[in-house]
Amino acid sequence: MENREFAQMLAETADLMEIASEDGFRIRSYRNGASAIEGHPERIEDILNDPAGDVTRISGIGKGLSSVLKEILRRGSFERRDQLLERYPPTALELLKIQGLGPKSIALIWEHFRVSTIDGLEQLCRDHKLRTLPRMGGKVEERVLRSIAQYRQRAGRFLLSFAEQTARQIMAYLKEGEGIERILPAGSYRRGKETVGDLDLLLTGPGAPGALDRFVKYPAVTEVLGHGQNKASVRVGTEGLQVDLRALAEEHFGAALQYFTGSKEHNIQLRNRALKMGMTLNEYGLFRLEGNTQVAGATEEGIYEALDLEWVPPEMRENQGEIDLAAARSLPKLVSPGDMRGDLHMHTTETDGRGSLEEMAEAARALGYEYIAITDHSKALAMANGLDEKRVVEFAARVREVNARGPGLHVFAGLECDIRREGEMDIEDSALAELDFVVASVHSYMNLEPAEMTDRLLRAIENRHVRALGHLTGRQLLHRDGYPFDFEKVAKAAARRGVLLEINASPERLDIHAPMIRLAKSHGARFVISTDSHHPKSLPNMRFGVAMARRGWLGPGDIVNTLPLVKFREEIRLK
DNA sequence: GCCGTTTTCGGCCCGACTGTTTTCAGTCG
Repeated sequence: MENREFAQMLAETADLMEIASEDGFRIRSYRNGASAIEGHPERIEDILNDPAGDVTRISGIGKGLSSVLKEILRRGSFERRDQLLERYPPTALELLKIQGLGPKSIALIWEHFRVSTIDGLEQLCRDHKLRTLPRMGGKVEERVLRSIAQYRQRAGRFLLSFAEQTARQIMAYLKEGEGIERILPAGSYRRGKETVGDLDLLLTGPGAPGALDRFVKYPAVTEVLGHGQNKASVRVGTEGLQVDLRALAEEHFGAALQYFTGSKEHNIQLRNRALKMGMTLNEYGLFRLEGNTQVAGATEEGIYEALDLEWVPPEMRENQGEIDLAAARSLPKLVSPGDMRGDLHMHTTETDGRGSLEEMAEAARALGYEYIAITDHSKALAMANGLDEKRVVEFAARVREVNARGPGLHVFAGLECDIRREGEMDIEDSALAELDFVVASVHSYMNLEPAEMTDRLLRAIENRHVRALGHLTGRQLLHRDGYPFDFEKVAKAAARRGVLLEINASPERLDIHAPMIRLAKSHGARFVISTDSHHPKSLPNMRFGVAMARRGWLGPGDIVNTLPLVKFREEIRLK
């Protein structure tokens, strides 16, 4: 059993406890325990099976949760969870994902109407029955209906990071089999899309038939959707991500990789081009129309070459003009993870991070970075224990002390400063002036009129201490859309003022996204890719931000934190 | 339920908004 599964069971139970109005602190302990387990480097199962092991050594796991974990390992559930599931159906958990509907309302709806499904809830709203409950009215019904519509749009999609984790685990499992030569992911995951609908894996080698048999027996498989000679399809985990595995002959591998990587629109253009050149392209290869002889197919590069194109990086294959550039041999050289030399947005235990200043610096050093900026929250984020002016200055001094001790990389003193409702900074200029790197971000009042939000952001850019705009649209993938505003206007102003646009690499955000990046670049904007890490383990999330930058066609020259330290300082005018 | 101690129990991030009320519960971040 994987740590993620233990963690999920605790988190789910916490949700049920919330619906049951249990003690809030106990609920929080379950949630803390879940996140401690998820972030723990060793396997919980191994610790539990080791006679000398002791899970209570993990901070956040005490006696109670320790015995809960043992029970989960033994029989796949535990008593409190079973009891709660007798009271509330598991579908009630899904209702928590409806924005604006919380545990109290869910319990109330269940007790009055015995409704615990999204469809049932929708019907209650349409029949105007929700308003018969205390503190519910017409506006609540409307809002719930809107939230349901949004939720349905997102259902069945998964975060890029989740797809990656699943892909890596399954590929590692399959590689243990005999006679596997190559196994690669294709599809929207390979294109680095921020969310994916399903996962496509391609495999070649003499052991391919056996690999398909092995695949459908993968322990996390919950449903086998199909299992033939060349392809098997399964659902994995409680989340139900669909994974397709295709076994291919070596001579078709490149063609299949190209075909299944997509995008569909990119492939249509490619096939048209092939036809014009007297060839046809399909998942088996590129063939001459006359005589049906194979021109290419073993490698992707061979296919693009035979079509007189440069090989197009998967992240660019969205039919946004990349084929013309490839024909002109003028594709941009994209940034890659190895180009990154620093990370300029992260949190520590000083506010809501889970790693100390020193731990974050050490983790960044271990990644080979030359510099980082510590950017904890400002006071408007009271729940995150945000810094006021006094603490900003004191903490900056501490950061500089740590830096002076030579931690193996340069540590800049920064701040993620909240942008207040009217666009003013949450911290006085005199305190901001003490800092090296101020990221300005919106965390509140996200429902302003677009024009108001635009003005707010424009005003933030005017502050001379602001170096970057953090997670600019405020979106949270699969959770909520970004707030509307005039992005082009803001990007232009940022370019003019030399304020960097952050590409937030947190897998839940990936903000800003490709179309915005390209638009901003066309106006001369420059960028920084940062992880917004709240834990040392999150620093490697940089790769997701890099994927987003690649989808936005950025090269290392567009991104300031690819610069060596000396150049970086010059670039952002730091001493 | 966890933690840390004052070593056996008290503290645990909390302010703001919304829609419903007529003083506040529920939700969010």
